[in-house]
Amino acid sequence: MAKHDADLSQLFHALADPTRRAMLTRLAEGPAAVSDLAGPTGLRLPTVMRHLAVLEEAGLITTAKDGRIRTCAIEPGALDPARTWLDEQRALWNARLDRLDAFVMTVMKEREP
Amino acid sequence: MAKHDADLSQLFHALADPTRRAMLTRLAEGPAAVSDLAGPTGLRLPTVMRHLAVLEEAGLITTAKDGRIRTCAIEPGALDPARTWLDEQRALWNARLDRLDAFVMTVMKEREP
DNA sequence: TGAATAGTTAGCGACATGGCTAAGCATGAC
DNA sequence: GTCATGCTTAGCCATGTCGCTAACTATTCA
Repeated sequence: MAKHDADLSQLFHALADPTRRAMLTRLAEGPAAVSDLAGPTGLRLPTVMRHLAVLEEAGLITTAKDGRIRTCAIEPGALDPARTWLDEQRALWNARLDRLDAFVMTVMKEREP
Repeated sequence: MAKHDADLSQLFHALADPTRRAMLTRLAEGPAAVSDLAGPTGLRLPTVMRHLAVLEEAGLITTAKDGRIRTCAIEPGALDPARTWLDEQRALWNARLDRLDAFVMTVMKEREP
């Protein structure tokens, strides 16, 4: 657990804010300019910019400036590390529960006459 | 997006810390006392207690005190909401990419002689 | 009873986060 | 050129987070 770990922290932290999650959902429909993203939130532009910076540093979006308009787009696959971690945990947790089940079964068999 | 949303934020925030993730991984092996969890981290007990409180408030673990020992255990299924959200996003993102694909195909067909 | 063990509570300090305003570029329209 | 538009930068404030120490409570062991 090294850089991998820091990346995961950054990723989960970026997802831990409703405003940022809403922005991602909006961007799922397609690329959008900064102002378009700001609109629905009711937040001021500088605040929105910070959220976008967090998303970009976490690798969740990419942005590019064309003229005076910055367009933001989702980065497909950026969620994968989070998904993978969750899957691994679920596997570990289930493995333990399965072992518990097996143990209970064994004990029950031993108690048979 | 209502209470559901706050829960998700709490969940992702709880996961956004390497120490807390390590604790969860440790707990996947089986229940453990507070001191057992503190050991590997090198952190002081009060600090560990705060992390445990965050995990418990997020619904990721349950704790119970027996005598002077508090035992912590994983709460199976607590990760599901996070997983579900990630799956939904992936579906949305892919749906858009599919539509893009379809559009490109259409354009290419039109350009045929 | 007295001492070691396991948590707990209270409170401090450094730093991060999330919001804002005000002012400063660029770029595109006229 | 001039001006509106769209973003950017700088900086302020309140609050939250993460670490710590010190002092306290409650069990258990001898």
